[in-house]
Amino acid sequence: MPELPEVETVKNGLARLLPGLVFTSIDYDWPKSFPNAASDVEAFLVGASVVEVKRRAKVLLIELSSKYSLVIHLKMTGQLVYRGEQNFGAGHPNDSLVGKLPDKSTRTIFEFTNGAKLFFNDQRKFGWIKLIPTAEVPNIDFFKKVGPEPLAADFTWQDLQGRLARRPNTSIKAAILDQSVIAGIGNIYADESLWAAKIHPATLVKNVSASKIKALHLAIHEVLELSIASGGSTDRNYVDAEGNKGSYLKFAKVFRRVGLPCPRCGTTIIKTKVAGRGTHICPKCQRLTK
DNA sequence: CACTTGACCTGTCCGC
DNA sequence: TGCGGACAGGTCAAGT
Repeated sequence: MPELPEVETVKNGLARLLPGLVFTSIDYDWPKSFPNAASDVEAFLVGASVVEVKRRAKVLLIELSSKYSLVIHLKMTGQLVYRGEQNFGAGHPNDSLVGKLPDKSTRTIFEFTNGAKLFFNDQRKFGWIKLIPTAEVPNIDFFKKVGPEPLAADFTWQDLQGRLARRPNTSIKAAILDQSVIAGIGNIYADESLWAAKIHPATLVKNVSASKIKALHLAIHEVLELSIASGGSTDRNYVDAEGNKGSYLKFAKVFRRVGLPCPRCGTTIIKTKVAGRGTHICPKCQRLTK
């Protein structure tokens, strides 16, 4: 589910809601979703307060006063939904969704001294939460190899070109989905960015010209920024930290638009498979060059 | 080594 | 309606 814009939106919500709150308890039913031992929870979570909420790539970081952090990956279907006085109560519009929690996909529940709760829901059980020392966060395997943030001011198109050059014989789509090349892009924004840059997703990286890479760099910026401004994409079950859906798919040009006209040339959008993933393209705008 | 394919899970949708 | 298979926004391990 969540790619960079969705995780950024969840982060922004949690950063408004959580700092200062103190954990009282945690409840979990699926060990893979929260692998820490109960002794870790007692020592480093219960009684600790939230200091700061951050995002790196598609990972959420909740820094605690205990010098430990909750490191969270939502993977395909993870949700992190807060329920407090702000968004819960008789007649509140969100009660239809937030009020039903916990539900059958709730894996972990965090409770705070003010009575608020944070629900980690994950239908497919791919996501995880780990409680680890804040100082060790940069050393986890994922962060050791993850690539740069695409929206960082100092991430230039030449940087993208240089990192793509490490994967010359794979498709451009597989390359930008590779989190060690560039962080945060998933299937939706890969398809949207490649359409905007007029690149066929199956084009081998070595056959993508410098001018196309420059266009792709710009496209990634524009697509991700529009999505963040829209609160992300809700295709199936993504919601933000207060249970609200994102509206980016209203602006999507190819993703989930099979059979509809390309907004640029009118050609019918088709769906194919590239890099093992469902892939949406305009067959006229995005030509496969050898 | 570079690259691709399965596995991890549950739920939904589509064709027979 | 029921049933089987394909598919779903991510990442690893294992395979070629």
